[in-house]
Amino acid sequence: MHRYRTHNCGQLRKEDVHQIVKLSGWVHSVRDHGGIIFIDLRDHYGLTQIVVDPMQPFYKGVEHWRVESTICFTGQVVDRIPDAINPKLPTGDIEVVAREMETLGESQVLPFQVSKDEECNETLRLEYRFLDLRRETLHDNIVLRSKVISRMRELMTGEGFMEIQTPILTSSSPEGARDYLVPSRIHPGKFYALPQAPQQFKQLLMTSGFDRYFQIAPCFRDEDARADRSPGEFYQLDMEMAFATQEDVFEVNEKVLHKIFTEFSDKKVDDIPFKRIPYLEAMDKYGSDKPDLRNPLIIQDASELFRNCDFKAFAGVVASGGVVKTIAAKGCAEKSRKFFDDMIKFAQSVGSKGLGYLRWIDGEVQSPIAKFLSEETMNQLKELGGVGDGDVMFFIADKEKEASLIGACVRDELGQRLELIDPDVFKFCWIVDFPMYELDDEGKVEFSHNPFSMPQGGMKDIDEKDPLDILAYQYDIVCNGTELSSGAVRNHSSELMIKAFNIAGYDQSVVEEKFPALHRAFQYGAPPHAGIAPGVDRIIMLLANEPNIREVIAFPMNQKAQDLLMGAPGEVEFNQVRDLHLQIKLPKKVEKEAEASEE
RNA sequence: GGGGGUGUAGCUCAAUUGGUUAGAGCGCCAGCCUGUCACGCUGGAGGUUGCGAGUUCGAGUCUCGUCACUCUCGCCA
Repeated sequence: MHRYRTHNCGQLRKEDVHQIVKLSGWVHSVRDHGGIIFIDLRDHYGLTQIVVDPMQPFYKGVEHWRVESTICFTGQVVDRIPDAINPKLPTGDIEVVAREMETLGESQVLPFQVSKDEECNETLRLEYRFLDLRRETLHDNIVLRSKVISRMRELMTGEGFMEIQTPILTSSSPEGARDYLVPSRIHPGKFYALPQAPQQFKQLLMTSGFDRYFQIAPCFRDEDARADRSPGEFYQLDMEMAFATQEDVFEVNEKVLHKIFTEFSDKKVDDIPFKRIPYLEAMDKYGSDKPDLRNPLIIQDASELFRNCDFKAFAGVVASGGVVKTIAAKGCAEKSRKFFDDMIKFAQSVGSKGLGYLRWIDGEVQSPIAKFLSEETMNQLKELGGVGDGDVMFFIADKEKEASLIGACVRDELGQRLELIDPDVFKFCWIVDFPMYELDDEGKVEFSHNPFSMPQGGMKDIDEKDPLDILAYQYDIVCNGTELSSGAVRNHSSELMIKAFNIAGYDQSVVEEKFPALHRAFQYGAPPHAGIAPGVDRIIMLLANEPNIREVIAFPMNQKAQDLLMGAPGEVEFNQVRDLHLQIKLPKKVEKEAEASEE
């Protein structure tokens, strides 16, 4: 007989009755009836009920076993009496009558309950992550993650992609997020950087003749956390394809993502091909480049209708170059005064000066602003919004950019408050035709997305067009309002790359110094190539229906990028710092705190 | 760095307008209980109300500061 077990805790069935078996697992719960004790023994696979008879010599010990201790039982599988069958458990037809037991690992009193799914503060959960991971929800999330990643590998391999590892210690890249740096011992004063993504490596793999590359790639970015953004590190299903167009990338990703989302969720997934929305249209209709298409509301421009109206607040905004955006919401005209007041408050909380609205009730328009609008304007508005009795139009007047942003927030809020969002679907779209350049705060032209993207008109556009009008073969894939990934057809010509950088104000020497590998590689026959890198953590989040990314990561850091279980980041020995030729100079505030704690 | 929220027993939460000895469920400890499966019953222990000031006859409650966590803006090619 095996040292620890002949079966796992989710395995035994009616057919196994009369067998002598050995099970090991955690004490999930103990039900002590004085003359008989029931123990639910749990492992990764399930629960089995162990029955302990008072005649057994170890009976007295059983009373004192704490939940979550690990125990090994040997005993006989028996049928449960009909009344005691538990249909909730796969093993509920049988139980194991204990003959021998051995304590494998005793547990102290728990900081929080493992067997019960009650809320618990995050700090404690992270400090005792190994206990939290035993709990059903989190355990299942990690299992799901493993299965999804395994399936991704299968599907990608099936599509002819090869998984290739790229370095974790590499060089710092000038653009993008803050790097995590690793000081070099051998080269004083020099640093490695952890890759923000294997971007340049995968492009180099293309120039190395590997036709289709993928990797479940760790990415490191030293930026602040969000609910859907884990600090420090995250994973991408990174991929790149040689001699490929934008459509080729879409086709592969639609195939893979549609399969993953269909196989690992009960929600209805959009048919492929997914909808494609040009960036400018997305900004117009949704005020966002990651619209939640479950929300049927759209934003429309009503500026012209207000340009000459008597409502000076709106006319004034239009006259000074601003816009009036409107959202038509059907069937909510009869909502309470509080509903509309709350919407105004919400709009103000996201930076709006106000939120106008018109309600059509019993053929009448009810609104504080109605008296300023002519009947003609009113009719034009009705036509624009496609509204009638029982409907409402909301209005935001502001500068273009602000109105767009506020419109997006109001659209989301209305979608939620009016319960327009179907929780049982996954709505996908591609956002395409991103602009290559945009103006920064100082009015300077800069890359709006990724400096490695191919301008759509190639050299001709770069030479002739206003930089702000140049579109890039740059795309995002969005699911239910979550940006899963960005990708692009890459610029594979070093000549074109230098010109593209020139427009953003960078000299040829910048390209040569900062991107020496690509610059060199592209001079020796680079294949046209394109790729994308869907965020694995976010995909799992959507599949697991979790609002927070920490719920799908086994050992996440907290919001301040600390690992409370391992104690990272932590101090190191003086010798280690010295070997790296570093000196530590603490900010004044931290220094004072250190002194205070010494006293 | 800015803004919002939270902080009361090991855990989750309650505590009226500022008013007696800060309560409940789970957990823990002791006892009872032979068919439970969130077992049940009886009893018990457990609190610097995050920390520090202030206002007040009186502060969990109000004010200021501070710390921690979280959400968010900035940031995330």
